[in-house]
This record gives sequence, structure tokens and C-alpha cells, in this order.
Amino acid sequence: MFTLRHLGYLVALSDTLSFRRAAERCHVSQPTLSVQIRELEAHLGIQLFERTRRRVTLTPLGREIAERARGVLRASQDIMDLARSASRPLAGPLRLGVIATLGPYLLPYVLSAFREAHPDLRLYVREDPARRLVDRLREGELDLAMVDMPVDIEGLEGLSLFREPLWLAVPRGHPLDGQRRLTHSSLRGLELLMLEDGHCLRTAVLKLCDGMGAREHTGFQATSLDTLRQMVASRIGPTILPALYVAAEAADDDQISTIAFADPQPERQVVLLWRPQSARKDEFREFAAFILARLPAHVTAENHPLENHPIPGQRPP
Amino acid sequence: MFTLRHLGYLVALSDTLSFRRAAERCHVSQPTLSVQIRELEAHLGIQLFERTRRRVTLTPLGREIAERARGVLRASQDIMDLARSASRPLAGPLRLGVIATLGPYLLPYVLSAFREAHPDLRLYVREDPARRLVDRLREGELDLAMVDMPVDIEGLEGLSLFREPLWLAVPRGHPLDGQRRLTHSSLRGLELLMLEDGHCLRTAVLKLCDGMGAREHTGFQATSLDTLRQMVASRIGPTILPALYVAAEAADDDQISTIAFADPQPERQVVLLWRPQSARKDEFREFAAFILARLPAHVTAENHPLENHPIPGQRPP
DNA sequence: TAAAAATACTCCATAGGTATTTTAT
DNA sequence: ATAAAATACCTATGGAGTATTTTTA
Repeated sequence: MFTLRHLGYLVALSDTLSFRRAAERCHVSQPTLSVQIRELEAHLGIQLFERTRRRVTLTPLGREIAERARGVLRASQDIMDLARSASRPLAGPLRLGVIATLGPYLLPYVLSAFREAHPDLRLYVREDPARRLVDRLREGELDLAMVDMPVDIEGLEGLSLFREPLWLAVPRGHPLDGQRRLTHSSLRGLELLMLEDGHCLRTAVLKLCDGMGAREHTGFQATSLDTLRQMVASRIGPTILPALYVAAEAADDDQISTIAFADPQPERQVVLLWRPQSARKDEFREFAAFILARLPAHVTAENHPLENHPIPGQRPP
Repeated sequence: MFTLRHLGYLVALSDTLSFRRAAERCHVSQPTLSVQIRELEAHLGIQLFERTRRRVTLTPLGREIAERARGVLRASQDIMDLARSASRPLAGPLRLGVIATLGPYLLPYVLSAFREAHPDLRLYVREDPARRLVDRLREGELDLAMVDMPVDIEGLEGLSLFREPLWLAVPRGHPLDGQRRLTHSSLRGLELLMLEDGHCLRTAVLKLCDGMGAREHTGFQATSLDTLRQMVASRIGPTILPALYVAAEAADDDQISTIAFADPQPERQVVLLWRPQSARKDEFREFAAFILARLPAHVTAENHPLENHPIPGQRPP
């Protein structure tokens, strides 16, 4: 029988396709890794890699086995996590992924207090588009992901956290400036500045436009909410900003005005996701409770399991 | 990090709750296993077992981790199987489970020829009720199960093989003896001898009774089809027998008559099941094709994946 | 010739064994 | 007193290292 170590080498080599770099990643010497891979191939009685003239490539069978090896290592890591989580809850590394349009404006409210409450916790936060975050979560590279819906959460589990209103941002002096509440038809004909493709928020805003008769401002696409705000301040046009961003960054900007919509407000739903096999669900739920207890104004807390939440495209594997 | 060997010891000890027997099962000495379990506990930083006064018991956390360890070992075994299956297809051990009312009457047609075609295959056949077979399949103790529906196949995958007609068996001279085809109402008021609880066939026959106005013969429950046939021969009453049993065992019995039903014939559906993670699906499909090519008369071949087959209660995990 | 993988060898950590002690019924 | 687990100690396998050779672009 092979060992978990063999599987680790296999995965490292299948990732890097270089004995040298795989050995580095595993913190062993290149000959060690060479020998162990050869030994694994001998044990299994099959060829996993083709080493041909300066090129290392996976055989189809090697690819399949490397994929399964990843699963075995992930499950082993889960066992370690479960043990550590039981002996010292909320200690050790916790890898949290969050979308870029939310993290910097929500987490400051929460993380410093959370770290204080759990000093042994080492919290790694990573920003990425929602789709990539859930992929990384499935791969086991993340423990936890905070994303906005809709996103394909097949094979994942989680909680709905809150709904964040979307507000209109216009330059000072804009015809809509001064309105207390926007109605369904206030946006008709407006050209809205938007984020570039890949952001979930863009999708949400496009849907909003559709319903309210507005359209995308062609020719400009922003890469961040800050850019978007500066474009509004430069009087290029109005845009839609999420409430937490406005509260954190744009509330005292005297060049733009932000206006809420009348009910039913457009909003985006923010959820917290983890793998169902994860060993640290209790910790994740505590983290969720921590967030919910410290939610800034303007957002509407929710707190129900995602299993029972009707999300199109959700289906167990 | 622990090793797969540690996990094997953990699973063995959690199964036996005795260091001595667990060591035996692992083919190591008792001190070796003692030391390794202690080491695993030290590595994980938690207590897995309570050793108290002649009693070894799992802690709750130990139970959870042992369960996960089983999964890791199963996945590792799958990798081994995949490799062996690729290098020498249809070689090595193949553990097949089959229900008792089918195995002895179908497999003789198939197995000797299958063994001849694949001499390196070591085929272990085990008989059990369908429910236990699918449980063993999920545990990884079986590679393949041949059962009749309905059975809960959640989390499993497979093929529908064939539909086997159910025939009425009556003592010679019974009023129904001599009829060519039974109609829907032929059985009205009849008291049918049945198998004891737990057999899928019993369930199928009960459903049949319901539809045809017959009832169960109270006071007698047989434990095998052979017993059932002898009871019919002893003129205790009529019964329902599956066609393959009749063809194999009861065709030349001059004390009983077997009579088929008019269309739509009552029948039971026989399926072949495996774990979706199994490494040997190709071999299983070949086995299925082998069976289908050698099906005895009277049964109706089917051959479609079970995923698309509407079976109540089927739901992915 | 330079860079990468394979080979040769040496060493040591550790899993495994046997013998023995401890503990609990 | 007996049976089971723990401890002590020794052995040997194999995983890891360094040094070197082979291979190919």
C-alpha cells in the first residue's frame, strides 16, 4: 500500500509538472521525490507520468489518480482539522475568501473584534470573484467563503447572512439629487456606470437595470467600487453602489449623493459557504453569529441554512 | 501528519474494541497497535478511545474520526483498484453480493463462463437481503450488488438488468392447474404462501396480492424458495415463484404446476449497483453485458443507467 | 553547456518484533 | 489468577539526504 506522503508527492508533481519545483513545495530534495514517485508507480503497477525530453506530463490514468489523491488528502486534512478544532476551537489557520465588493467594507467591523475574541486564530483573508471563491472552497484551499448570490453552490453548504441594499449614486446637482426615495421608474432611461465582467455585483445591477428601464453606460467599465465612485464624482454618470460600501467609504464624499430606493429595495443577498465535509462547521456558525451580531445599519440580517433556501441551480452532487 | 496505517489501526480498533483482536486483524502484534494508537492520539492531540477497566470504548470524537478514516481508506483502496483495474482488467478479487432468491438460479448460467473468460478474476459471491447488500456496498465491503427493486439506492449508481416474471405455483390438481394464462382476477380470495420478512420478493408478492385480491397465508412463512416449493407440493397452498427459480429448480417437479400471468405480467426488476466512486465501473459494465448476453428465457432484458430511471426515494446525497 | 531528472550511497527515524510489567476483574 | 493493555528495548526497513551521472535542448 502507498502512503499519504506518496499521494502528497503525486499531487505536487501533478500541479507543478516539475520534479524540482514539486520537491521544493514538499520541502524535500529532488532525488527523494523522484524515488518516491517511481516507487508509487511501482506499487500501483502503472505509469503516472511521462518523463520525456525535458517535459513531464500526466498520463490519463495519472490525472484520474491525482484527482482522487487530492480527495484523500483533503479528507485527511479534515480529520486533522476536526481534531484540532475539538481540542482548541477557533485556533489555528482559518482561510476566508470574500468578494472584493464586500470584504473591505464589512470585515473591518468584524475581524479585529473576532481576532481579539479568539487570539489563537490566524485568519487569512483572500479576495476573488465569487465563482473562483467557491471553486477554491471545493478544492479545500479555502475553509469559508462569503459571496453574494446567485452563485452555483452545488455540493456546498452554508448560511444566508444578510441582504445588502443597493443605492443609486449621482453627482451633486444631478436632477435626482435631493430625492428622498427612488421609485421603480426613477431610473428610466438612465445610463449607469458599472463594474467590469466577473463581479457578481455587476450581474445584480444588470438585473436591476432590466427591471427599471435603465441601461449600462457603454464605453466605461470600472474595476473597483472606488473607481466607480470617482467616475461618478467626475460627473461621467450615475451608478449603483452597495450600502456597506457607501457607509464605509462614500458617506462623507461631498461630490456625490447616494439615494436609497423605496421598498421593495433592490438588494443583494450575502451568504457564508463551506464544504459539507468540513470539520469546523461549529466554528463557522460562531463566525456567522459574530458577523450577524455586529452588522452595520442599512443591511437586513438573515440567518437560515442554505439547504432550505430555494436557489435555482442548487442540487446535491 | 498521521499515516494511512494509523487510520487502519484506528478503524480496526473501533470495529473490535479490543487491542488484541484489532492487532490480529491488522496482522501486527498487540504492543505495536497499542503504541501506534497512542501515537495517533498524540499527533491529533485528542483522546480517541477510553481505556477503562477491561473496557475499550470510543469517545464521540473518536467515533466521528473513525468514520472519516473509513472514508479515507475506502478512497485509497479505490485508487489501488483503479490502478490494478487499468493494468490488469478483470483480475484480482471482485466481491459480488446477490439476493438469495436470485443468486443460485441466475449465477450458474453466468459465473462459470465469466470465470473462464477472465481466469485471473477471483469472484467472491455473498448472499444477503437487498437492504444489507446496499449497506455493505456503501461501506466498501462489496464491489457490486445485484438486487431487486424497490430498494433505497441513494448514493449509488448502476444499471437496470432485466425484469423477471412472477409465476403462480399450485399443487397438481388444484382448480387453477391447467390454465394457460392467469388473469387479473384469477387469484381473488387465494391464500398465498410467502417468504418471511426481509425478502424483497415478499414485498413484491404482497403488492401483487393487493392488486389481485389475494392474501397472505397466515401461520406459515418460508425461509427459502425451496421450502416454499415443498410446502406447495405438500398441498398446504399455492404461492408465487420467480421465473428463474422455476426454470432452474421446479420445472421438472411433478407435484406442482407453475402458471404464468397474462400481460401485463407481474414481475420484479433486477438491477446491478455499485458505488459511484468505484474504480472498476468499466469492469462492472462488462459483467452486466455478460449477464445480459446469457439471460435465460422468460426474463426481459433491460439495459439502461439507473440515474435516469424514476425510482421513488432516489436522491443524491 | 546548462538544466533537469535519475542513480548511487549513506544515515537515521520509526514501525515492528519479543519480553516483560502493570492493571483490573 | 488471568487476561488484556502498557512499557521497555532491540531490530530492520525505508525515507531522506548528499554527491554524482545521465540526458536533452
